[in-house]
Amino acid sequence: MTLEKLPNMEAFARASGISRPTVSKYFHDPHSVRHSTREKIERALERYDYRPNVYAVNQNRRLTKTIGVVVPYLADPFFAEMARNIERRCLAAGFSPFLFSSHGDPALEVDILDGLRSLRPAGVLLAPLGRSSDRSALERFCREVPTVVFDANVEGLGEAFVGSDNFQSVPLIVEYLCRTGEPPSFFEMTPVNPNANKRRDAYREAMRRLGHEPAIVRVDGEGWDFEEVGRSEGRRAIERGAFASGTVLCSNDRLAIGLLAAAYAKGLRVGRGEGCAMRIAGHDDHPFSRYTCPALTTVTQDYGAIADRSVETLFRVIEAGGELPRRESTLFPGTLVMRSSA
Amino acid sequence: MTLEKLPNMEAFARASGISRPTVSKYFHDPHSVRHSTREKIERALERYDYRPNVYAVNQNRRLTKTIGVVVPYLADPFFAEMARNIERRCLAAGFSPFLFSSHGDPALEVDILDGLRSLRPAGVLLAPLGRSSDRSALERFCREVPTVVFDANVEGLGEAFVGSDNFQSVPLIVEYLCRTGEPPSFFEMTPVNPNANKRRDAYREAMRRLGHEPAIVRVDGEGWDFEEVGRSEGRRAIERGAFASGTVLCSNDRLAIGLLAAAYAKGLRVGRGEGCAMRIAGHDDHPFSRYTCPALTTVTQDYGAIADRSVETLFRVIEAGGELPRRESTLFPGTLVMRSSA
DNA sequence: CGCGTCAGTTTACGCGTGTAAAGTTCCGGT
DNA sequence: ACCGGAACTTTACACGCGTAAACTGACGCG
Repeated sequence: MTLEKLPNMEAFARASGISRPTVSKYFHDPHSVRHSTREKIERALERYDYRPNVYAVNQNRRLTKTIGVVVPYLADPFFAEMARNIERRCLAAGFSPFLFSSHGDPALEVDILDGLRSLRPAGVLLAPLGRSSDRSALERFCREVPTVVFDANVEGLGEAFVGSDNFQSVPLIVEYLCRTGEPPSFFEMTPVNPNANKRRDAYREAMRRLGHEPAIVRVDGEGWDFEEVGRSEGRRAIERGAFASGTVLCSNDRLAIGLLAAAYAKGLRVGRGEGCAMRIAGHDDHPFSRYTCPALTTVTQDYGAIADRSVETLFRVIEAGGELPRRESTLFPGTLVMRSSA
Repeated sequence: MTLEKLPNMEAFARASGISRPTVSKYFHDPHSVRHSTREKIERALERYDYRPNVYAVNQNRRLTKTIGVVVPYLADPFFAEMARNIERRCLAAGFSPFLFSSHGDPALEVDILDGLRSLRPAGVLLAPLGRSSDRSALERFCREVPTVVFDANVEGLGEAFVGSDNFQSVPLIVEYLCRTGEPPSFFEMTPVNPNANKRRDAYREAMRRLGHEPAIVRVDGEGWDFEEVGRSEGRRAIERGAFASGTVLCSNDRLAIGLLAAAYAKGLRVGRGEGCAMRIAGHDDHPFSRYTCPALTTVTQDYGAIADRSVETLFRVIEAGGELPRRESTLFPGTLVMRSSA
């Protein structure tokens, strides 16, 4: 049984016995019309196949019901998971989320923002590429579209930032590692965003506070292929004895996964038991980290909380007309996830 | 330096000294106007900030320049990688890709398709959820919107299907495993889509052809959390001695990653060398498979080729007015990826 | 010189909806 | 029964652009 398709609101209004302006009001907000007329419309909605034309609607609305979601790299399950949480919240609130990935490419990030701007979204949730982003382009965008930045902070950008508190989470795992064995070296690649820098600084502070000398191993690496960098450069670091101790804290889980592969290839047993040559820890509690061999000890980022708060903040911004009295910044604490790699 | 913003094409046409209809033609196809006028317009484009209103444009065009991309589960890097390739092609061809993930939820898949329908996209690339999809809803959608199905075939759905040839790829790895050691058992979970069924059948055929008795271990599992199923159910399968031999071919890499973790937890050494208790192989060459410990032996799916062909086919469908003389089906062969797990 | 052609012009209408204004009907409360 | 206001009606215009029709001017060509 296929319903009769109506071409426009005019026809649908006739079919439901209600005037077009009232039908228009109904679609804007079903509760804004009298109960009896609402029922008439919804009965017609069951008999006929009609949906308001998106383009005609948005042409006349000041602000649309669309929300842009921009992440730097969708092939990273961390962002995929984040996007999933965000989409869910938006849908629940009656908005249509549109998801975009910069795929690690700053030019694409700008293109996406340009395209997004012309969609006139009610708001945008942006996880910027970070260091390589075209800052002025982002700023221009944020001046026009209510934006909440998440994951990687760019100071002053957007109406608010939501992320995790590296200066809380990194010491957490540094202390754990020191308490249970040798103090860790810190393994990082050329930072792609401020988080990477903060984590290194947090590591250094934490080590000093505990009376240890920080030992940072930075390797070259471009792009977002972290696992590959972790493995190839990790292997070279192991071979040249770059790590001060057998314990290595990685800047993030993906790097740790690569280093784990390097250690395995070198025949080094990883873990905290007897006969283990290395301990490797990460940061983020990446969706795959629990399935590495050995399972990765790490620090969680509270995906759900970050997603929730980001969306909730964006809605507040939208309701406030696009601006907040002052830029907000929310940092969520991490919690230690002890598994068997360290 | 911020450019003066013009509100509509009228104003922009005045500013560039060209009539509005001609400017409209230019935006439709820059090469359709004389070289000299094109230069005038592009000079104005540099002096002023103007972009045609997306909604007004799409309201009047019969077919828009948007392409919908729907995948079943974006947190699976396989689909993320696929989406990346597809987006790139669409952008290069002047289309705007919009990406959606069903997140494993059939109801959401239908919602997405409903929303997509009202965007009147030029075409849609759909990787259906599979078994759990609401088939009649998908069919209704495909009748209205030119659609190319990829990854998981649903017979008769859409104008074309592009995927990989399980009946070529599975025998490839079955033969390899038999040639280099014990014949494999097949490890699968409750099939989520036709691919899973085909792989099992292909395994069975290949084994028989080689003169071995197929040994299929099917475990329960719902949803798309394959690694978790692979680990928890894999562990139980190992414990109850469900695998006929020490060699296990998994229905896909994600399941294999879980099984790898289970084997590790049980203290079973995996690989093809001396002292190894198990060989584990997968299927798909998942982006993370090269970083498992040991690195996973598997069969590639040619991501690039599948993405390319899908997009290319969709463009052909669009140019042909939305229909192909008859449904096309393209299957790409896989190639063996020998790593150290089997 | 006259002709056809091509690319641009002006003019005008249509798309489907939001929304304002003015008039009408409905409904609940005294 | 009456009254006031809410909710509906009709009417009309606006949004920004696609596009068709009819016209203009420049150009090359036989």
